[in-house]
Amino acid sequence: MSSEQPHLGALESLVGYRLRRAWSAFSADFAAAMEGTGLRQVPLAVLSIIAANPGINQGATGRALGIKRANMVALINELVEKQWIERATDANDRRALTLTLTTAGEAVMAEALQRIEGHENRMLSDMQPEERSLLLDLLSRIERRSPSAEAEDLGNG
Amino acid sequence: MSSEQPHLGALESLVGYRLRRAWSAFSADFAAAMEGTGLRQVPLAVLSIIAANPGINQGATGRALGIKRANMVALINELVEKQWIERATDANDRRALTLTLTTAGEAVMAEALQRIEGHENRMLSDMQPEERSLLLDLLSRIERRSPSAEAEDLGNG
DNA sequence: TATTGTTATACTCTATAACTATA
DNA sequence: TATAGTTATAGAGTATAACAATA
Repeated sequence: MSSEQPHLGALESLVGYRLRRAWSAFSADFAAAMEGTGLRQVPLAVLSIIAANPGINQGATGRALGIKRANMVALINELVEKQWIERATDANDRRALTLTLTTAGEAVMAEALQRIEGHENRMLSDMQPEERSLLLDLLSRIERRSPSAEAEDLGNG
Repeated sequence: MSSEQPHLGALESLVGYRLRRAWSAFSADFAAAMEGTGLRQVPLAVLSIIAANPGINQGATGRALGIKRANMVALINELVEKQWIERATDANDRRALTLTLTTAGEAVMAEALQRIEGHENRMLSDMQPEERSLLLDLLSRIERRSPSAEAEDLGNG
């Protein structure tokens, strides 16, 4: 019965479909690689932004990652509760919260990055270094085509 | 203030991060492109599998796409209700359901594929044809690294 | 009047477990 | 005993709207 490895039809050559499957495979392996750290994809991305931009505020962090303001709250609460970041009111704008990594936050980032290195090497093990950096470049070029995330409070003109 | 385009830190060179962002951009544009058709990503993929394998059964369809049995039910119900597919009990195995596109299903597929062509051209408009097919190839090679989906009923050995 | 962060809430997607009917 | 499909349900993740405090 040929139906057990069925044809993909139109999906076969769609970049969107391949992107979805690749993303799904990456996600699953990422989650497995992070087991025991208490980190998930989005919180790790948030930590990475804060680590690279100490004192950045909550809104700018979310905007950098396409995360809506409303969804940042629980995310930041979680990281504060785990004592991986510190949150303080910005002296120059008392509405805003500035974020910085704690020492524990730096440690968990270091541990995560080590695991992620293994994870990416595993997922990309059949690629030459040049293929890998080409993939990175091609993917980066797609991002710019997205309609900027937070159109939230704007009229839908 | 340099914080308005903050550094990405470790994310910068992670394929997983770029994959996520590219995927997210693709998803948003896909949804916009499908507006009015009533089609979403997964239902379209299901239609594509059925179109390419007339009479395939529900389980095999799901397995081809990494969709769990339990989640196939509502998905197939939706496509049947929209009269895009027909569902019949398999004469050779009365537990199984065989699926085929209706004429309306073929029409909606044709319409969707036309829109998707525009969508993919838009998302990949800054790529040369060779870059585009290279991207497709690199993405396809990632999929194989995924731990096969349905480990559902098996012991976790 | 606009912006930062907050709360409450809803919707989609995916996951698990327990069931039935057939094999 | 195993497999195809089903039901019910829970958990992420992400979306919208309305609000308070500050600018």
